[in-house]
Amino acid sequence: MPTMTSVAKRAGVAVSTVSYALNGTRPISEETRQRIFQAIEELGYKPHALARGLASKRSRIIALLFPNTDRGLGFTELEFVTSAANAAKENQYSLVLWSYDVHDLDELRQLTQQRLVDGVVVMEVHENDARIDMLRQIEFPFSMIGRCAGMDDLGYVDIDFSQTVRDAVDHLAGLGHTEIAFLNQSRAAFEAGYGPAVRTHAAFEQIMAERDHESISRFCRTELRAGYDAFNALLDEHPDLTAIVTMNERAVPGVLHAIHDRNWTVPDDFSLVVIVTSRTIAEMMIPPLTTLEAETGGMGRLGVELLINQLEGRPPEQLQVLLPCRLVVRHSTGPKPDRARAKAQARSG
Amino acid sequence: MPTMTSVAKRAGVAVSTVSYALNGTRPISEETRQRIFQAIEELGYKPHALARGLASKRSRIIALLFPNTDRGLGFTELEFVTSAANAAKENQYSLVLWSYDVHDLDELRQLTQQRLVDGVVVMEVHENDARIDMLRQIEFPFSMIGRCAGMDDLGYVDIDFSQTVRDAVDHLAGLGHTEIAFLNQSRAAFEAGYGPAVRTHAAFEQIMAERDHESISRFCRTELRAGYDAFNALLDEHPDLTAIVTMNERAVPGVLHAIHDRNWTVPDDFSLVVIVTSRTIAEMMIPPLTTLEAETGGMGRLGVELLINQLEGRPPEQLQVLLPCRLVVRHSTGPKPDRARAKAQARSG
DNA sequence: CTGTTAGCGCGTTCAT
DNA sequence: ATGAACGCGCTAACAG
Repeated sequence: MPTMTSVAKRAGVAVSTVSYALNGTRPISEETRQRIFQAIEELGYKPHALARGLASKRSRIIALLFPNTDRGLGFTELEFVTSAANAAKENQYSLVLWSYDVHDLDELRQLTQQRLVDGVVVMEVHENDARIDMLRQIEFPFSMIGRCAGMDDLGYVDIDFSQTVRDAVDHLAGLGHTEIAFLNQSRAAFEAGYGPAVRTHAAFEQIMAERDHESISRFCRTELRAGYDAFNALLDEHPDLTAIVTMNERAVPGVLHAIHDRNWTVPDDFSLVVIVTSRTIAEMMIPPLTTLEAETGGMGRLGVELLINQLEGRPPEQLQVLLPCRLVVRHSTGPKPDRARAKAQARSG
Repeated sequence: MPTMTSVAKRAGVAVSTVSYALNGTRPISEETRQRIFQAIEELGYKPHALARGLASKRSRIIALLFPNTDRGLGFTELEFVTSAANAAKENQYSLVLWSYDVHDLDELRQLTQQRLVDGVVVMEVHENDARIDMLRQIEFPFSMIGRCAGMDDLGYVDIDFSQTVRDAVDHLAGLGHTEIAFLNQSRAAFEAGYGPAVRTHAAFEQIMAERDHESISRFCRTELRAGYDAFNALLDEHPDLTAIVTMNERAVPGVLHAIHDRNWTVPDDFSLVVIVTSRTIAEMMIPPLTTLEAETGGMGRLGVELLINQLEGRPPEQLQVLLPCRLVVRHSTGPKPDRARAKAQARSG
């Protein structure tokens, strides 16, 4: 393997000159520059990443911290990951995937101490997040996907949940719906201060209050069966419900089944809008879902860029960015059904 | 930040002794061992990953190479990634995600030359894969998820496609189906030598030949609309078809729609089994799909373990492993329908 | 069993 | 505009 010394020899210059030529840290005469790069070319030289990192004290590696949850990552998260990897590469950084136990703060501390990575992008940030507190305290560079309390000076990228819920409700209201429920993620997530669950809940309450509607909402574990049960429970308590807004994509199939089992049809008898989800998911369902889609790709990318800007000492254009979701009307929402008429028809038919 | 030298000083020993104690490369008296670890504890020392890598010529970092396709990664791939990350960590390795343009061999060469990683796990290997050829030629350690031609001595983990297709057909045959078609992935993927597409196709042909049935198969792009069209084309040409086997999970919603648009019901009028997919996908559909599910988590894990064994000079238990898929009967398969009777009923009804 | 020391490959200060 | 030399933190001979 060619080293910098071999390049220097071949070009007839000192190693330091090669280094300067490579990093542009110092002016080099055009002539020697040529010779150096020619030697590099001929030898097929590539700087040794570790050596460079050791000397410069910057590894040009960043970590994407993702929680090693039992239920695994969702589809949405996958796009974070790939886009983050791409963004890192475009900035000549490598991205290591650091899955870890959320409760094990020590593991995170070790990551920061072994000096492998220059900074971390933290996913799934919670309202009061011990990890963030620690990172701040030891002054380790980081950016977040999600937000937490007291982060005025921290870089983050998140979804504009409030606006998203509003758009969902507006869409349904525009179709005449008034009895709308919000199907949240699990109570456990909510109580743990999981941002998306907390913010969507709050937003829904506020929006329904503004409209002088009753705010009906319910927690639901992120799985099919729970969705089925939650829907039935919701309709037992509120028979007039004609639409649901949810961010619980894993529960949706269950909801769909439950609707089906009532001999109802979506969207004729019930409307459903799923927020913060992806096209792939939406198109897999029958009928294809009306959604508010996050540009998740953008989030991973922004998270990484936020961190890298910080590492390079560049001031970011925006320290904190809230991404909107786009309404895509497919076939899970329709005009508010007239249940009374439908029943009468059924009786007479 | 504490360094090894500071630990040595505090423990009153030489740096090398600390190093040996840490790596177990040399016997250390219990007493000094104690002192050393105590000093480490007190100082909160953690070895500097880069320095260690530079000196030992082993970074303990491996890369997961995944193609940066336009359509993004599927659900199945996500589980690869997370399980790979976990497996790496359990072996004290870091996993960097290396997304790259499949056509750009040079990029891969650079990765290997910058000596950041000790080896790579290659995903989505093709029959004749230039990347593999290159890696072999430069003798860079790697393992594959998937297989390619001429790899008798290479480590890989793959799905047992042949058995999987057989299980799918057997299941349908057991329900009385005889007119069964295989809906493949895109012709482009097949012609590019994409292993799964090639092997499932071959397996299906062989199995149908064994059964003296006509082998009906069709390519289909991996998207909803293509699934819809493919199903209709298939039934135009073969009206007696009563079941489909497919590995094209993205096309499935289209197929389901097409069936629905004929006023047919799954599984009463048509059966569908989806192979090499995941529970999550299966449960998202209505009705929930009968599938052959791959243990994708296992694949990512095995891929990295294969590589790490190689790096550590351990002989692997198995160099090449073929993973079976598990049949999960849900509600997309049923007894072969009697179309003639159904039609007569419809006429008389 | 333990200490001394020479690298690993590159960045960077101090000369020139 | 260029060289020489030292140091980053650690591993691994070599030498007791």
